[in-house]
Amino acid sequence: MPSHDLPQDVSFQRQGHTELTAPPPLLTGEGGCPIRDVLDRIGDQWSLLVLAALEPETLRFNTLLRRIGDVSKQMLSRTLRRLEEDGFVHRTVYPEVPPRVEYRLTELGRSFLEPMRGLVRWADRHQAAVEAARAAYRARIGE
Amino acid sequence: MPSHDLPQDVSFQRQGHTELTAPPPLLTGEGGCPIRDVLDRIGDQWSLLVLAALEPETLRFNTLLRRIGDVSKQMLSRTLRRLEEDGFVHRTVYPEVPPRVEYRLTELGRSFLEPMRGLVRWADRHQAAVEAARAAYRARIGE
DNA sequence: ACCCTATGGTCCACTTTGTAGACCATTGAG
DNA sequence: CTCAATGGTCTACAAAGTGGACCATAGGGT
Repeated sequence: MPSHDLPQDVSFQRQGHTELTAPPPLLTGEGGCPIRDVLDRIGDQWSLLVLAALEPETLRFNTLLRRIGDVSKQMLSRTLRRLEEDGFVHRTVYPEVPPRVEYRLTELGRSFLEPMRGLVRWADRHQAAVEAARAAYRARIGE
Repeated sequence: MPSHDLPQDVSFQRQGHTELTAPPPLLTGEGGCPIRDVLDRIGDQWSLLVLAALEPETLRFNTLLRRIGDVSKQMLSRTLRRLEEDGFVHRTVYPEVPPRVEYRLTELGRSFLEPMRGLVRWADRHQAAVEAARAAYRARIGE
């Protein structure tokens, strides 16, 4: 049990209310929480990776499997079906033998990747800061 | 299916370096896959919700628990520790009885929520399209 | 004096979720 | 005649998450 911080500056921590210019509420209590909406769609382990993989090119099932590398067939299958269901991905079956199935992004799926770039840019820019925070944490507690 | 001379795609894999394969436009990062970086940090079920809950105000453990609603104590605890470790959240313990522990966003954590707003805006704007896609899917297949 | 509540967690048994690998039908290549 | 390759599904098994009990302590009510 790590003993974290002690109270440093109590008076400083008391926050008033955010009554005036309340920034856009990300977490809404009752009906339709936007963050939940996003999470329900792409909050699992694989959806984002699949979308990212399909971004530059249409891919077949097994290629996708190998491209991502550490996803199981079952999960890839399930993920693709959900993405198709939600309209992010289009599935084309060619009735050949052996079967050929191609997955490509829809316009909706493609449009989703746009705001994603913001997050990626963030990760890129703040990677060092996160590393530093981890090191500080280890020094403070893990050690 | 072990080592084969298959076209080994390493570009999306964990620590893979993307020097050989042409890096997909989404992956502008130079070393490691930025999408994985993001996912490793906030790709779980609860991190985003916790960050969103802490966005307007500092909160105590049990308040956070109730505010989110459907998270278990264990997962909230684990999530908070990871967020603290990564420098998204600051934890302050007041040695009172009963104990008081407050969680607040750091600057890093707050900066992260900014690109998140892009995603939320997307979800808001395309919610109808997703619903339509679902309906179409059900009509086509679920029948 | 005695209960009840409240704190921030951890621990345990149980359930849900994900994984690895076998399996399917089919065809072309060797 | 065997073997690989296709897109999946199915089935054991392993990993992750859940709900509730539990802890030490103090204050309030009766």
